[in-house]
Amino acid sequence: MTSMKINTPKTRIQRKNTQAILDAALEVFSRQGFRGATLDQIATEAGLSKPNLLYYFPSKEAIHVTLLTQLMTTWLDPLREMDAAGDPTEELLGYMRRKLEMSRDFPRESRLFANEILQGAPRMIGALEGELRDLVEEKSTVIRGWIAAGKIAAMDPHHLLFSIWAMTQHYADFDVQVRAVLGPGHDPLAEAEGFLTTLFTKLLRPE
Amino acid sequence: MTSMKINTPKTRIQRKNTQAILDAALEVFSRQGFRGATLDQIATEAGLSKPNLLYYFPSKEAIHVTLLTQLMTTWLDPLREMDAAGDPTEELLGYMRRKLEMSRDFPRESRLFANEILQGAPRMIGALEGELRDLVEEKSTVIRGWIAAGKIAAMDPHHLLFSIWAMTQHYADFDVQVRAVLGPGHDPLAEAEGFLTTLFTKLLRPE
DNA sequence: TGCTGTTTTGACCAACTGGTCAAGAACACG
DNA sequence: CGTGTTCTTGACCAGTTGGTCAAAACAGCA
Repeated sequence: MTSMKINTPKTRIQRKNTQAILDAALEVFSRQGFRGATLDQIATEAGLSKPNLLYYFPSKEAIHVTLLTQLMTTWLDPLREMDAAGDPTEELLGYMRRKLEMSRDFPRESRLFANEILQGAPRMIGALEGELRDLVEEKSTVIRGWIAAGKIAAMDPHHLLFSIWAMTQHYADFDVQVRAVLGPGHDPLAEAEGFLTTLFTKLLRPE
Repeated sequence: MTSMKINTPKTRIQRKNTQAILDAALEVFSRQGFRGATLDQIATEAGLSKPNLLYYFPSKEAIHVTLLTQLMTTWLDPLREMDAAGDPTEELLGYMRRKLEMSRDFPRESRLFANEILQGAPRMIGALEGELRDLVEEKSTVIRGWIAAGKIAAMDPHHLLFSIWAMTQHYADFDVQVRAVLGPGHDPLAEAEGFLTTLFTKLLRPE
């Protein structure tokens, strides 16, 4: 019972390798999906041998689940930050911008999420019907309050949130298509910010 | 040289089985992506044996390419239909509605497309930079004309199209998430039509 | 009915997959 | 240093994968 270091379970080397593995796995899973990804690809990407991967994680699935769990938290943070006491339009536009920043800064996470949902969310359906649903319900109530107060135009809060998700994540998930259509010499995310600000401003404006 | 039936290369049975294979493959590829899908899954889904699949198609990749090629045509049709001579707002709303109908009627095709793009569009990048880009350029010119004529509000035509794609395809690709958030007793696509009609009406309205 | 071309399949293969294991290499620390 | 612990790896395994092939089953037609 002496010196149980439960709160310091990781050595330097463990932290470094665990991180390298998760980073490599994010890269591979986000492109290939769970089934399409192989431990060899992840190991190579991480600069480790395959048995070494399995020294740090018990299975391929464990790596995937770890990524998905981490993702769920950071994914919902921008919505959590939306403040019921703030200016409605600014809060919603701010949320949209934070989501757009995430598409710019964490496109792999966005693709990982998209891949999981496309496959029917086998490892995430619980979180979707739990955490996510609860948070959306909470924020929907806030939005309905703003509508009732005449601060923003009347609309279904669910579909308002869907539209923010769809449009911001599109620039991460469909990046290849966006760039193919625009051709070189464009900064899609920068252009999107202006466009989406206008779009949501018009949508939200009362009357 | 007698009786070269070049224009009737398929017997009844060939047509039936080829179709069953493509249908099964669409189901599997659209969920698992190219790498994640297996010939066994496709064969089982199609009610055929694996060697029998390979009697009709030379390889897994050939099935995938066939699906992608067919998809590209039907995928672009709704945009092609947009008429430069029609009423601008009605044309754009009509395009949005046709895309939404495709999300309702062909969700597997939508997911197949999404999967391909997520993976970096390895087998489609040519079509994106060719056909798609050309069509978008053509329609962008039309939209710019409508803007110049004061028929709709000023905005970047590219991002307008992106926003239509993002919001309509979201209801097919993220169907699981949408339903998890809304809970039972909803018809997401029906609700979306009303929401998106309002959204795009406000966005397009001049002034 | 028998014949010819089409369709179907069981058996098979080499490459790949996720995962194991025992033994060795590197490390921390007294 | 020595020694116990942590870390790494080559060799290996059973199951899966895309794909082949020869032979069998079948369809259509004379």
